[in-house]
Amino acid sequence: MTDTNQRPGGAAPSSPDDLPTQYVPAEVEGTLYERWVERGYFEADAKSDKPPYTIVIPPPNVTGSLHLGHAFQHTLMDALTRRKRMQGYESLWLPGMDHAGIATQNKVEQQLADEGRSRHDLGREAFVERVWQWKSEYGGRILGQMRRLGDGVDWSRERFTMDEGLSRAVLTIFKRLYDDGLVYRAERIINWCPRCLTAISDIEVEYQDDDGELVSIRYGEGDDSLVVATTRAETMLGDTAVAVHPDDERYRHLVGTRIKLPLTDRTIPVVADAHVDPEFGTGAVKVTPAHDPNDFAIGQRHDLEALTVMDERGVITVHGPFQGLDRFEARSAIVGALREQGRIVAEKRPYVHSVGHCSRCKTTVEPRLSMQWWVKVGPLAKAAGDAVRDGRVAIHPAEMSRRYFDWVDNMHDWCISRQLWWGHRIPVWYGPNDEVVCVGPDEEPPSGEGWTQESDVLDTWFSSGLWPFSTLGWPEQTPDLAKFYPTDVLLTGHDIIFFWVARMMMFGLYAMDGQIPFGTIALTGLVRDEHGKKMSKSNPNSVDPLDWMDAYGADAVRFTLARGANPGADVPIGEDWVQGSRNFANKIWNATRFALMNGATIEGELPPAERQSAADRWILSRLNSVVAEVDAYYDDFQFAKLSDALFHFAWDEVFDWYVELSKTTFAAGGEAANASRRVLGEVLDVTLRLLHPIVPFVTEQLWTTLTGRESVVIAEWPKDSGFRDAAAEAEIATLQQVITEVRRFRADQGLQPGQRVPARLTLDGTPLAPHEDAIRSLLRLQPVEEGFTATASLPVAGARVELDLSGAIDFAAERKRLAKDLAVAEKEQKQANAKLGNSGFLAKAPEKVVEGIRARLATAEADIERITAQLASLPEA
RNA sequence: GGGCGCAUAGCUCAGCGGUAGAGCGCUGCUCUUACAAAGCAGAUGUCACAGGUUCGAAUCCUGUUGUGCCCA
Repeated sequence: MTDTNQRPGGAAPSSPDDLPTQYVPAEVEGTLYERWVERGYFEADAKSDKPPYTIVIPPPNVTGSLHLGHAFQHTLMDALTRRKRMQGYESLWLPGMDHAGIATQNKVEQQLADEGRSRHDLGREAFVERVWQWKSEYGGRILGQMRRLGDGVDWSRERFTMDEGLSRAVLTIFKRLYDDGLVYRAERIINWCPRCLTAISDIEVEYQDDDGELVSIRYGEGDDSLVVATTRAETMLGDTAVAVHPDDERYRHLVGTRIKLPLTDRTIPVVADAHVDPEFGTGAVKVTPAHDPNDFAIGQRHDLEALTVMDERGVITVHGPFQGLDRFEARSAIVGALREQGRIVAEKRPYVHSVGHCSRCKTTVEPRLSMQWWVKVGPLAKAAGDAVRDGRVAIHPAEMSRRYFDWVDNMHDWCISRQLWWGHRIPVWYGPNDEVVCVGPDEEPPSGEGWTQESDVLDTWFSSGLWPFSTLGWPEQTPDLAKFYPTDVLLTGHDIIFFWVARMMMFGLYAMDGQIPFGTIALTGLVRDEHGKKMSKSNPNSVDPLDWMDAYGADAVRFTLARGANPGADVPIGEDWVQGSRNFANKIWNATRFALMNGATIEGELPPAERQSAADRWILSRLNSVVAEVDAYYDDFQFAKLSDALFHFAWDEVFDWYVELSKTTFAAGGEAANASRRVLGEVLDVTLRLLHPIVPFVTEQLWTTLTGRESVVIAEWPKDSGFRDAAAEAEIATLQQVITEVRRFRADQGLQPGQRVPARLTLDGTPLAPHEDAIRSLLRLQPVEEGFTATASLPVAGARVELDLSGAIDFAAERKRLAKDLAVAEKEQKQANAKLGNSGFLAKAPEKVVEGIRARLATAEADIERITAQLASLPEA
């Protein structure tokens, strides 16, 4: 606990009277968050002596709003950075957004379309101005939502990929790559979106199985003809060859000849290419180098012409009857025309096959031959792979590494130019005599007649790839960069390995002279609904996390997500579960209220062990075990495990047992009560601190009230004191066993929970004598009086509880219960005997296991003896 | 077509060589002054199927079926 962590006068409630009987998140969350920000708890200091801990947020889109996937990952990143802050690190969680080139431009173009205008009416400069205006009005909705969630980010360091510093970083790296020969310009087949009118990268193409058609067409005449099959008949207008396998006897006579291309006046060559699969279809394929990547490759090998037959909107441009038709209209028109000519040999419809769609607008992607800028990824991807291979960067969970390697080791050159206006314009000028000049950030572009700048902009991920260091001030050598780079963890969904992770790795290693951008890549699964179905905006199962936060509080959403976070696995979430987490928050709330009402305190030293009760020693022993357990889980990104451990410790041990036992102690008063007040204060203090990174709001409210200190945000993270007390743990376990057994008897006998029953306790020979008051209180047992007659006698764990049920005992129920217990014990005995009678087991099983079985056998036999005696003592039915 | 993963209680998932677990749901009794958003007690599984390895398999291996994801 730091000395500075003192509450300023009257800033927070300080008495249990200020706590209502239910936790109402809406009443505290907003206030607490604003207070945290005002006090600067989340602002990192580059001049600090503390060791740094840094996470940069994977930048969300400026157009985006918070969905459950963000809420999930943010909860985990927040938990990591909050814990490290409490552990004494200079903890920085850096927020910001990317400019989302296509998505943002689409938004503004839509706005313009509503006004009956296009971006071309405005011109480039005015359009970009308009996008900035859009951003200031509508962009960044997610930032406000992050506050609702409680994200402890350093708002003073918020960055945007299009801001001045980051743009400078983009220009700097582009120039360096250009000078190193790692960016180049080339005409290639790229994925083109005929609606967005831009190139998109491979990973922006989503493949899905669509109903199409497979049409077999006869090319050529008579003996000199062959049949090709295609799903895209419209591209035949751009065919410049037919290819067959060189060893294919069926077509050998045609190789080297030219055949007639139907519907045109052209003839095309038949070429032999080993990449043709003779087994597939007819073994002959049409070749359209300008409209298919494989055909482009064939075209290169055989020096074929690449004939573009569509414009950028997918409209046929070839002179003739099909000119001006959209590509899909052209498809049916062309098939119709071929059918009339008797050239259709077969038609399969529907023919299900995989078709690429633009991830932004779902339009069918058109492979298109065009001039683009590329990053030569070879050496960059090699370095990115090696950094993981040689252990400098760890991937969690490790099983995901394979996917990372598969990607970086087989990466194609990266097309980075986009035919957009919103983005970083490529800093290349073309001169009147075909000069090409790349201009660095401090250089003057060439001026004069005939010089023009490249009109394309860079892929958004080009700038996102710089994020781990551009946000810290690079290319300037800033104090932030020195203090906080390399960052510690990049936490993101496994679906995003290719988008951010690989690019940040490549650029980080390249720009920072081989320094890794982050030490650990922590990959999460995807959030799904309560039936494991994928959530997406187009699905009705999509949930707005804000709705759940309104209904149950941010902590409830956070706890549910954290508790579902098994490494790498998908996280299902349903409203019932959020409700359950809300109930947990309320439980903590009320337990703390109870503690405050009974004078729990954190003031002063813990009472020495000899003045602690067994319950005190037991709960402190367990508390320290849990601290160690939680720490181990945190270090292994086991959020589900640590959340679950805290849930069960708090509820099942502290609230259900320690608090219940403390009621007896408090009622009795005296020194034991004082000791218990201090221990209860300690247990709650530590438990609240342990829970804080996951559920920051409720813990802040309760912890400040309990301790009278300033904030749990800046409290010290608990340390395992090393205290363990196995004897106390065993003693309380025995106590629990006795209480549970008698409660079960009461329930079997149909006694109402509150009904008082006279009972005689015989605790000799057990460690339970000091617990008699607690046992009587928890079991509603009255002292024996005149005329006490024990109608039931329960032996358990060496103790004996005799009850006077005034003859009302239900012997049949008791007999049934005992018979069932007996069957369990006998089964246990049988199994244990079978093992111990197996010589192979005795010879080969570890001693510890054999011991365990012997102990089980002993317990089972003792149970059998006890239960048999009990049964014998019951009167006949 | 290739690769990876998963099949455990009604649902969603842990466990991954030595007594089958959790949350929610379900059944019964309780408003016992921290909490009914709660308490107490209870029920529920040939751990997909078939082989194999082992003293011992939900757990390791092989195959089958079903299912999901990624890549082409």
